[in-house]
Amino acid sequence: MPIRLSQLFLRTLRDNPADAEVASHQLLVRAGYIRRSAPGIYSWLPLGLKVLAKVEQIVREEMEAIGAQEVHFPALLPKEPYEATGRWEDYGDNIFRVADRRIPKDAAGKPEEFNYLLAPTHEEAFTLLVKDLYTSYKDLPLSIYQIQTKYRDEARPRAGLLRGREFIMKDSYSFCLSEEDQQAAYGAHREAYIRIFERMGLPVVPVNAVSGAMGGSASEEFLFPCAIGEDTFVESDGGYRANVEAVTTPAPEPIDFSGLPAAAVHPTPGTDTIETLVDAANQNHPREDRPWNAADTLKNVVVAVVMPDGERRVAVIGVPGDRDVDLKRVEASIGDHLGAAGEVAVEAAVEADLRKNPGLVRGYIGPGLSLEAPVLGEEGTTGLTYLVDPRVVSGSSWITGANEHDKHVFGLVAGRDFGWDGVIEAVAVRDGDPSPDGSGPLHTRRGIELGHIFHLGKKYAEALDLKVLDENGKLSTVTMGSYGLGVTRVLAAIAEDNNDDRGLIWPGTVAPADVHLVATGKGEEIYEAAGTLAADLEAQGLTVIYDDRPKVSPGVKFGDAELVGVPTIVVVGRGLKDGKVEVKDRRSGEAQEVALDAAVSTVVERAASLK
RNA sequence: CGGGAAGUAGUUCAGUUUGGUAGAGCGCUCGCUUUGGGAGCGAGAGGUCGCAGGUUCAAAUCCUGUCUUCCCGACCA
Repeated sequence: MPIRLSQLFLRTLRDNPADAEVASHQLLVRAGYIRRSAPGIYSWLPLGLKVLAKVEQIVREEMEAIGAQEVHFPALLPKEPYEATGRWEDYGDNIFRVADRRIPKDAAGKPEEFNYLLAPTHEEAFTLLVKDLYTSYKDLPLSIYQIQTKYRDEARPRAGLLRGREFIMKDSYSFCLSEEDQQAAYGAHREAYIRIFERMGLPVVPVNAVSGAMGGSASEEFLFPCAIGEDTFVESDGGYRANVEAVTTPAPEPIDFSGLPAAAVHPTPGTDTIETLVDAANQNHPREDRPWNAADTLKNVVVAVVMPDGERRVAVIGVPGDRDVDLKRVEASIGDHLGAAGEVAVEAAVEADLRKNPGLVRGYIGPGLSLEAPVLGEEGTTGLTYLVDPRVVSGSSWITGANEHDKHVFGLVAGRDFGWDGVIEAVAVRDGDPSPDGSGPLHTRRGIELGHIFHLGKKYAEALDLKVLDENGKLSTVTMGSYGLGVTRVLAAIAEDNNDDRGLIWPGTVAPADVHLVATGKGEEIYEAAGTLAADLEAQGLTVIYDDRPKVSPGVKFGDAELVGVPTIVVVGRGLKDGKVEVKDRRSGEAQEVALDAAVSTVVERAASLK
């Protein structure tokens, strides 16, 4: 049956809602697809559900095509498995925690603790189900998935469906015994994702990523490039792409330092910033070939690292003076250098951190004047772990602090005069930095993360003891992959990518209907002809939204059709007396007059070409 | 959690500076007219001005507190 606008639960809005900023949010609300229920939480109206079903169907088809099987878990889960994997803690305030009636209440009526959660993602549940049912290598490999509502208590939900606290996600998980099988499952998902986004007409790009709180080794994000995106990634002309957090810096070749002059300490009064230091260097110690600049200095940044057990440790990171340290990148890898047993938090050092380490002279910190007398580093007088940027290669020569107030050392050579405890990716990536694979300079872009695929390895299987008997009859731990895809976020991204000043313009593959049929004009015969046309189109397998509203002026009907965004608009009106109807392309606005008896075939053909 | 803005009708907003009858557009209801680009006329329904205190003869308006929402940042598969 056609969807009759006279009956449809729909109210389009002329004004943008006051709380909506981005196009997808404004239009999805205005066109009657969704309504806000609470911050970051949305209700779905009939038109919205139609599109949601289309998006889910495409995802299902591509998941089934790679042999994944659909299951469904509760959104409400007991906390124990999440405690076993550490994520009850790791997720912190980002999960909704729930107490059931068994939990005693305190005097104020508040539960003493929480024993359930609204799941932010389901690795634990899937792992336990497989453990429950499978015990043999013969059962593997296995890929299973669900399309399910997820909950995250985001600190700041925003942009409508793009970043909500309740959202729908497709999550799949692969279980394999061999690394090869796991690679194959990962590759299959990667290909499936590319097909999914192609079918939806979204120009999504896979980029190298870091795995964050999920754990595991390698991962890739599928980003939709878009100005309002929250993720920054880099791209080279040669095709390298990575999230800024995951970019690696190509280390320059070591330099032969045999001919370099010895380092010299100079007084540099009042130069506790890179800028004043560079000025002073050019003023008092100019070099012949070119002026000093910030990149000639070695900036030693003090950071505080909160270890998994709560211990606060201080470390120093040496980076070229023209670079900014990105604490998030530091956080991603510094734990390994410090031997941390889990996630660490990194923050800029505060006054108290410096006071505890009197060897650090603020503004004049340096690694020490010779290899025999190191100041920074675990072997140095401060004993503080000293990590350096990859650009600090053996033989590179620096101006840096002399660990005395108002003094710097010039020509301090890495590897000759100072050493370090490790190399770390610590600085923010900039436009123009070289690509690690040599494919040209990097450009930064913004994007929205629509999917993320992970090699999880054995983290979850080990924590929850998922083992099967292998071919030799021995228990062997299963290797896993996990693959998320934000269904509601994808829908919003499509809306974000397909609209104009009149409204939405859905791709044919996800539109709420194939045709939006507008009847306008006086006279019974118009509505009779339109009603018949709607039925004929449906008989050909198309879905039709039929605007049969009487007493609604043509302008309103055309406006609503354009706002709702079905790709093909058919108008039955004044042309009918000549036996003609109009077929309009929503995207281009182009219209053609078609004989009434040719309308069905024209529209069927058009709809097929849009799939 | 820091910074900013805003809470008045279903919705988008004015009114707050300078205290004095609760307003407009859109939407909604009824009647008549109108039907190819958000129609016209007439008659209506609809608000504890976020909440709580205070000042005042009188508070949407001034003061204090509080809650909420949105934006930027921090944070975030």
